Amino acid sequence: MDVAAAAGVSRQTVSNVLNGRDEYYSAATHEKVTSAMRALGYQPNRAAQTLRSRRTMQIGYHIFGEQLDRAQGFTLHFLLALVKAGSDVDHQVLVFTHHRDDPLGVFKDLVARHAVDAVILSESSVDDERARFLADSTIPFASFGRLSPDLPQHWVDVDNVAGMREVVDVLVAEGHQRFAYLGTDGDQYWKAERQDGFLQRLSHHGLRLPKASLFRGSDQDVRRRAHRLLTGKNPPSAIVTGSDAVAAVVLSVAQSLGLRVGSDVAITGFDGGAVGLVTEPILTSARIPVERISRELVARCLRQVEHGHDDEPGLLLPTELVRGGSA
Amino acid sequence: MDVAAAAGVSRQTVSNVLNGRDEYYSAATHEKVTSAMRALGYQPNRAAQTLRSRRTMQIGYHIFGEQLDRAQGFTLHFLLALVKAGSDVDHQVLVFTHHRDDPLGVFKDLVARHAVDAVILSESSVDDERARFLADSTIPFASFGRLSPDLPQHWVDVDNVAGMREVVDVLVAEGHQRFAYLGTDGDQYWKAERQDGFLQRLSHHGLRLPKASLFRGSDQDVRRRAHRLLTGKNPPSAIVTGSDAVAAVVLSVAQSLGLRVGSDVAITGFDGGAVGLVTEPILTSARIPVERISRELVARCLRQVEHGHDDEPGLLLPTELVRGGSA
DNA sequence: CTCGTCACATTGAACGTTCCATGGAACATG
DNA sequence: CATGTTCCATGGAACGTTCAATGTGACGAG
Repeated sequence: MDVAAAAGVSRQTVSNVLNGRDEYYSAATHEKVTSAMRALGYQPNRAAQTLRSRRTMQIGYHIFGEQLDRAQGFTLHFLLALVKAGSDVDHQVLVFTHHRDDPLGVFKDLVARHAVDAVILSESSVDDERARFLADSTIPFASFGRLSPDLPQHWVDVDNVAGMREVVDVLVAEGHQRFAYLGTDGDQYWKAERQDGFLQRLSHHGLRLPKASLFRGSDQDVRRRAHRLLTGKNPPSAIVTGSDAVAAVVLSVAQSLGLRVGSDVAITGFDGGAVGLVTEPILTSARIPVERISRELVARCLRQVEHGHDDEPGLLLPTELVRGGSA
Repeated sequence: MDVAAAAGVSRQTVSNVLNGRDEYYSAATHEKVTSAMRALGYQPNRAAQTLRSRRTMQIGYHIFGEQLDRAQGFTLHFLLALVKAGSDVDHQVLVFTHHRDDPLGVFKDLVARHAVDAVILSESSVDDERARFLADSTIPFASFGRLSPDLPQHWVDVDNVAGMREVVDVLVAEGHQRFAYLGTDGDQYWKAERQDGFLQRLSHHGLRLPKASLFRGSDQDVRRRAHRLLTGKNPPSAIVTGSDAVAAVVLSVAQSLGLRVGSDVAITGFDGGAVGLVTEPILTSARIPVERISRELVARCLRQVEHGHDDEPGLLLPTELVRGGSA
């Protein structure tokens, strides 16, 4: 360490300054050391720090390699937030996928080799295989998505029901009476929750939903259904959807029919990824607070790393209503 | 190293086996060591390896934090390929973004601190600020996207013109005569290339394009234009687009009008990300070979790391025509 | 028998940091 | 004046691997 020499102090003092152990050095020494660091453009060597302190300052983020769906836009949106949240606490994000033959091995490897301090999961199912494995291995982790009660509650999620409640309330306040709900198929719990949240709130307002006005399916099926609904007699005045991607599809259908979205018909999304921001009008949507979620996930990981455990319960965060021009 | 003890050999011998320096050990020793490693579940410590060998076995991937466009789907598609390409050569991918105040500092930091061996860029402009900086800093890097001739030619890209040629040829072979081209606005060179490639090939076939049938704009403007074209008199029988995302928009418009895509009208995309695979019918598209590109990018980085330089010229790869049902 | 060579294996040092125990000066306490 | 206490600073050791140099036994050649 030539910084030590340049500042005329010992290695250890430099280390102390670097790690902010301020009870161990005077203000004068601090100044000497920092200015020497600046002058030499000194950057501590990560590998050496990691080797000695057993902290990599890196967090792993697992992505599935098979995803072929529309959710990709949102996944990148989330990843970006994660990278920023990590960098705020001086951590970096290592992205990894599993191997076909040994889906879980990578996780153990990564930590055994001291490549990451903790792992973050997303697109988790309630009874997540990865989470179960990590919990058994005592590898620190946190999940974007609820976990079964018999698993450690290292998760953060959005309150889909509350989000839908807010969406419906806004639409009802604007005078809408005839609703429809469209979403993508699949048995993920959050898809069901969004639909259920919608239905619950609708009946709370004493409104009823025609059978044909509730549908989940592929993009194309949704498109067809939207077309049928909007061209049928007594069309819905508000179409609530389960995600921004679906809303974008519906929006396109409505506009193709010459409807002015926002006045002729209201359309709402859910998630607030990039998709809804490039439409015209911008989508009204229940935005998933990815920044906050990322921060909380990282915090959960770091607490486990530092204390060996984390007793914080799972965290359900509210969505933020984005009022675009589509409703 | 207790593996050494278990196998009854020295540290160095274990290290030699690990690094495959087979001229330094016998087959019998190899067997003893590997079985001891298996028995103990030994994983070499990355930090220690990095510290000593000065190789992190990690590659940085820079993403812009501001991207709000449709390209997100493709970006994740590419990232995934990159992660896999890296893992094939035992490297991991570290994702990072820049800070607002010092956009370039991160790059130097990352390497100075020995967090990554090299950096991969994407969404590069020809005269890329980041590439210029990295070239000056002698930090190994490679770019997905062409670089100016006065920069080191560490890039891989797709041949947009050739890709469009193939698309047009297929459509012409199927008997299409009335074409239209739709794309997104923006001054990226590849957007211009795809359009130009289309026009060139069209005139090669002696076909002409009505003025209104060539348009680039926002998603909504594209939607409107597609609608106008398809409902006008003498509508195009084939709509070529500059990306799968645009094609998806056009497809939706066509289907809303009750047209059967593939028979009534042909629609083609460009890039082959996930978007085109979830449509119905699947998009016919010039697929960008992300796997190959990733592999080449990683290879370019590793050559620079190992030899200190890489004289391989830039590489222009052909697209792969995916024949979906949309044309 | 001596020497050189080859194939394999070992040992000491080093990578750059932090942990741990200790040192010394200044200052208060009994 | 001896003793403790506080504040700041130091030096030796260690983290787990690879580098560089050296050792050893077998075998063949002179």
